[in-house]
Amino acid sequence: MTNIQEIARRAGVSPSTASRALSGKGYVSEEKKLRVLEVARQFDYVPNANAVLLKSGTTRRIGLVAPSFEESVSLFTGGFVRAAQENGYTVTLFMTGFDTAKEREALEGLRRKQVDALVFVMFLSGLPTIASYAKYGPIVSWQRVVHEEVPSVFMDQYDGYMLGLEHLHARGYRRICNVYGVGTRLNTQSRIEAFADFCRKYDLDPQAAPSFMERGTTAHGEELARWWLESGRIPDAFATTNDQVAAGLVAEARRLGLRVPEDFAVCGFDNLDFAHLLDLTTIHYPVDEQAANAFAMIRSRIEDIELPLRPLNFRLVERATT
Amino acid sequence: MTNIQEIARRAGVSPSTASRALSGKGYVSEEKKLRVLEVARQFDYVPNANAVLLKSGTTRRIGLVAPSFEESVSLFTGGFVRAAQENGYTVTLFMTGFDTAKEREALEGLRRKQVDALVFVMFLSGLPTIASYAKYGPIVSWQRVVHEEVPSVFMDQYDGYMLGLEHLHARGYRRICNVYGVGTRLNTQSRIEAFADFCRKYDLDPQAAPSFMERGTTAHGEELARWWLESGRIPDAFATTNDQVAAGLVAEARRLGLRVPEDFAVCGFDNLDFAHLLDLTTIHYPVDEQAANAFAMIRSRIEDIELPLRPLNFRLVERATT
DNA sequence: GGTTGACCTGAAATCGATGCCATATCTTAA
DNA sequence: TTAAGATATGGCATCGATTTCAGGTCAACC
Repeated sequence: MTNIQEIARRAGVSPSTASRALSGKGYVSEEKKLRVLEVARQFDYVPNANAVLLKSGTTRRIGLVAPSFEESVSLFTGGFVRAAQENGYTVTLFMTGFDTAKEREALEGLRRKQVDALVFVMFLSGLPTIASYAKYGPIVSWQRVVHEEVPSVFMDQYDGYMLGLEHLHARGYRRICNVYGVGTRLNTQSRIEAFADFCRKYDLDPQAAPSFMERGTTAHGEELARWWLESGRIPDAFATTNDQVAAGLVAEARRLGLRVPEDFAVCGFDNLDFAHLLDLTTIHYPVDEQAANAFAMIRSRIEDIELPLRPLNFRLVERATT
Repeated sequence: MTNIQEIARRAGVSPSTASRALSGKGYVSEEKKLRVLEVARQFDYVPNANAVLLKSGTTRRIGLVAPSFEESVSLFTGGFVRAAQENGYTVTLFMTGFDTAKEREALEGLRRKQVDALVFVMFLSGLPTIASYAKYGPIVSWQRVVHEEVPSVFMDQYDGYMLGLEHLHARGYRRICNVYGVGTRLNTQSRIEAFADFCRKYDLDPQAAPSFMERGTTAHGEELARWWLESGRIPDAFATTNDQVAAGLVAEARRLGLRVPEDFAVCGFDNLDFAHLLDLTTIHYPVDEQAANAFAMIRSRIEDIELPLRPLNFRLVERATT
């Protein structure tokens, strides 16, 4: 309740002087400065954030939009929040739950200056819709997209996926089953390309084993293990879109009495915590650092400064499933 | 940039009338109302959130404070954000990373009205410190504490833990090793009590196997598996503080060639996603619903209304490790 | 015909902090 | 002695929306 006018009154100065004393900007005599500071301390004064924000026209707050906050998104969130806090920003969450209307609310939040910028872990509306809000503030996407106004902090999954394929090849596997993610994603396209190049390089038949495209869930992984048994045990290895699928695959295989990697090998993607628990060979995806890059990208646009992005690489994590 | 005065000017009315037209409160002639609405639409007007907030003195924003956002915290976060959004609130994250200074920043945020209320997943400072900020807005804790000003949405872990113990007993295990969490937590105290009562009930020796108190990590679980081998294989079952420990224990045991549950049984706690992957018997902890309750508690304090809390129960999830 | 109350409108105050501008004093240099 | 510059201070407008208040019209009712 104590505002700056009250502090000023009690210190016997004008609000302007009190403001200067408190902020340390402009001329104030040492004597009055001390008096104001003392009164402020005594009355436990803190400036009202909303008033400062209204005046400054900025919020130092960034909205993070995601369908949910589990698995790799929670890693991203953690990395992003850390980077933001280190630079005096706060992060507000918008959870869409795969609902376009909720996504729209986040965009409207940008428009009404609830937040200075938005970072999309993933979006559901069309890119044009998202981009049309870019005039209200910076928008950055994690999901890989190509658009002038909506930069993305993607890492080309080509390299990462190739790491896994090369590793499987080196281990002697030749009939690789690709478990891609959703087909419309650019990430998926990159992986398909990687596999094509891989087959060319080693002169392999791309059709030696079938491929799948589905949202990468544990349940799908489990299904794949059963499919392998029932459909003639054709693939000798699986390269998967993420660790969830790989984990489901490995777990169900073990339940069915199959042996990994003797019956078939599995290479995951992301290197989430549970990959270690299952001894899953996987590709480490530096989500944390990527989130920091996403923040740097946003900050450089808000503050109009150049900020370096950390170059990131995928890394093969060899464990027991290959 | 278009503000309400501009809309008013363009519609040929006063700002007051424009405000009334837009908010739908107070008297406005149908004709002017339509004119204002049309101009607003045409100029893509949205009210500036900060100005509204400054005027209303409230933010409809709640701060969520946690050391990190992984594992069960991400479940809590998701549940909390969902509940908040459904009621027109937004959630701002404060990540402490186990640093008291960061925690202080969150508390100061409450004081300067950056947020209307705070939810602590866990806190590091002393309870008196936390409570001293309660005068600036509602504070709710997930971690169980007993304090007039800082209510918590705890669930008595006594019941949950007992579920696990009873289950182990029914399966014939008699030398149970308790892997508690941090000893100072009330949750831990509840579990110790549960175990004492359990031993009394079945006339068991509480010292039949040793107990541990440590931060429940996967690494600690792995260590326990090795300890079991090296120290005489005394316990025939482990009841653990959370799924991380249990998972580490099971995974390392399997790596060491031990058989679970033949060599020893393991019962986890929380029922996180990966518990299913490892076929871990565990106690389901309804984190999601609890987060919703936490929100209801905060909301009832902010809006000064009575809101019912959903009664929640633990549930045994039998899988393959017992 | 006068009173009551519903309806309508705009001026101005308000929320709390900030910063420009005018004014004033004092020091230093030409 | 005067001009220029540094130092200090308060008044007032400003950010953008809301809300109170006062003033007004008009119809209905006794």
